[in-house]
Amino acid sequence: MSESVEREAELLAADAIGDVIEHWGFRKALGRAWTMLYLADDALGAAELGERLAMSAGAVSMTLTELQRWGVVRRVWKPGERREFYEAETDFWKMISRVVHDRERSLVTSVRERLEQSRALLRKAPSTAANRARVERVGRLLAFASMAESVIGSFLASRRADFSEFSNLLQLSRPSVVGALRGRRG
Amino acid sequence: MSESVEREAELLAADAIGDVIEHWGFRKALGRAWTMLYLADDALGAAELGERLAMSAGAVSMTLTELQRWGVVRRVWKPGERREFYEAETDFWKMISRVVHDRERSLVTSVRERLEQSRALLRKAPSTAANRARVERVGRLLAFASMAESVIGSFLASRRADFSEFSNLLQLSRPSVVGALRGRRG
DNA sequence: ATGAATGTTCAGAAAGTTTTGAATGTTCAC
DNA sequence: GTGAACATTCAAAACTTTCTGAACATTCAT
Repeated sequence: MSESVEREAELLAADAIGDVIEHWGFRKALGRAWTMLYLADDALGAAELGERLAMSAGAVSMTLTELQRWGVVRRVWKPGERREFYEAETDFWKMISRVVHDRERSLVTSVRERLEQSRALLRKAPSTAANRARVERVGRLLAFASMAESVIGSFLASRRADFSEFSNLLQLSRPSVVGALRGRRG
Repeated sequence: MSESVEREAELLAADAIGDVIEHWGFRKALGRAWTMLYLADDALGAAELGERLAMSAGAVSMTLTELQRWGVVRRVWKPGERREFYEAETDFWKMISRVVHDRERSLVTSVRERLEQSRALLRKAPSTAANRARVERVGRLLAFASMAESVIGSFLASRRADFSEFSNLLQLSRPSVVGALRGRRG
């Protein structure tokens, strides 16, 4: 068991990143597998990855498929080797931007649409004081969704994982929007 | 059923925000309840909230307790009324900063600690090329966690929900850290 | 073609999460 | 003190997600 210190350290890191990934709404297995590949000496085969993470062959297969779908793990062919090997994408920006693009953006958009529907409904309702207040509050939620959308869009446009360019992009959140978000009960 | 347009619009918004909240790892019911209170004409009693959201009394009670624990819903007493009423916190910044503080920060810290443990283990292992590479990669994960910690800390220090001050705080992510994050396979 | 090595799929098992509703607790008017 | 009006708790049910493992598919060397 001379390799066991390496394995133990890798597992420790893999589980930590697994928790982060789970916290962000993905399966813990995705984070564990990515990290194990990231820390591996070289690209690993599915069986070896499964052994290191104590996952069944089925789980490994599904996990690798999903990681490839997210573009954060690549399949590599080794000359002379029959089986396939997998290696982790190591460019954090590539990974984060891709996930943000696919996941956050579409949700924010769908939410905005539903809030707009809600507001339209309220605008057709009798214009009581209560309903005018409702329209305004749905409007604040909408302003927040719009801001989130624009922050995400600008973040993606900034093409960096280090966040240092957030300054520029936040120019895009116009004062009107920004103001609306500070509201207290009307 | 003259109120039903209002109820329908509220439910539409509540479900949309419920999805956002679920996406961020909370129970959908929390988002639905907060939104329903936010859009309500006035503070609501538990029974009324349960009726509007079609939730059982038990679920309403647990949900309101949790929302209060997060500090995003307040209990209010109405003079002359026996039961308790609940109203939504309307200051988005207050809500977001509180949640970020309690939730994200502690996770990032615990993850950083585990990664440090992993690195310490690897440093004690035989100094092969593979192990030196492992130490370096765990180091990159750590740099990322540190940056996330500092971004979150600065975000909280900025005391605004509109993100416009992100510029200043990102000075805190020193170039060394920023550089390490752009790495490709070593 | 055959079979050994490997990857993939999917039905069912296991695990985890959320909700329900009946029992219990609390408060207040009388 | 009693009972009506609520709120809270918690065990069990319902639901959801994830994992397992056996069956199936594919690939390649011979």
